[in-house]
Amino acid sequence: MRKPCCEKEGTNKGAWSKQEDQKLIDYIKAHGEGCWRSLPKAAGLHRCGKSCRLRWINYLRPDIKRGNFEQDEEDLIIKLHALLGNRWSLIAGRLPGRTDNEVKNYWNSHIRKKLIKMGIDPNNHRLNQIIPRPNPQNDCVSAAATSSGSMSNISACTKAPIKSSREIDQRASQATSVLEDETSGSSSRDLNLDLTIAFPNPPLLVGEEMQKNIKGSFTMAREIETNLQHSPTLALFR
DNA sequence: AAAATCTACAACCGCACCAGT
DNA sequence: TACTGGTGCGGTTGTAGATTT
Repeated sequence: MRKPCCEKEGTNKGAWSKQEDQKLIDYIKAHGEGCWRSLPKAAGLHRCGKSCRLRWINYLRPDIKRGNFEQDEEDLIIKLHALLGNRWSLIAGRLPGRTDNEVKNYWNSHIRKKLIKMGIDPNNHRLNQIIPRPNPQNDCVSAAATSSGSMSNISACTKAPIKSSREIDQRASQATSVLEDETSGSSSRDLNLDLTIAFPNPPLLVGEEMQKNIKGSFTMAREIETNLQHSPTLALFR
């Protein structure tokens, strides 16, 4: 039987106090990150190591960018989610100063609902059939789907108000895709995205490690190529 | 003004992965 | 090769504050 990551008894849970934050900051400033398991004891914190790590990474790290997401950040998140799915850490890696937790929360509380309102299934980035077909007076979907710009105009495009998040979820679960054939067929040929993957701060690699990394890049590129064939939201960024 | 409901986000939990033995 | 411990990740929960009824 595997030991739990930390002793449950005697450890604090829930919101962090100012004093706890300060202790953690002071300790990491003095000793650096690493060995989260032993850190709480060494820093005089009655917390689980995992909890300390999370607090540091998501909140206390000095390079964290707080505050609202910019429009371009939001666009990038949607774009990357269409390519990578729920790999929040990968997505956050492309947004300087943002954490995976923050990106995940923002997706769930803002972007997801926005996409649903537009009639786009946030899970697979496909258009849902419950949204009225394009017509001159209620043309949100077609406007978005054919736009050559970004997602910036999405909010102006919600003509039929949806009252609650519950309704949004309900609509999402009821909806089925109508464009599967289109997206897997001819329309996917129109996608012309730059698939270059830039790895942040690439380390100097030698020999085996470099080969491993290259192999990984190809795997990811292949995966992205597959996703592309099914993600109409990507067309929004052309 | 009070109660009910919703929203945003910090934090927790369990699992998977990886390196060391 | 199997096992173990440490760490990271994604899903989920809890809750304070805001908004609506």
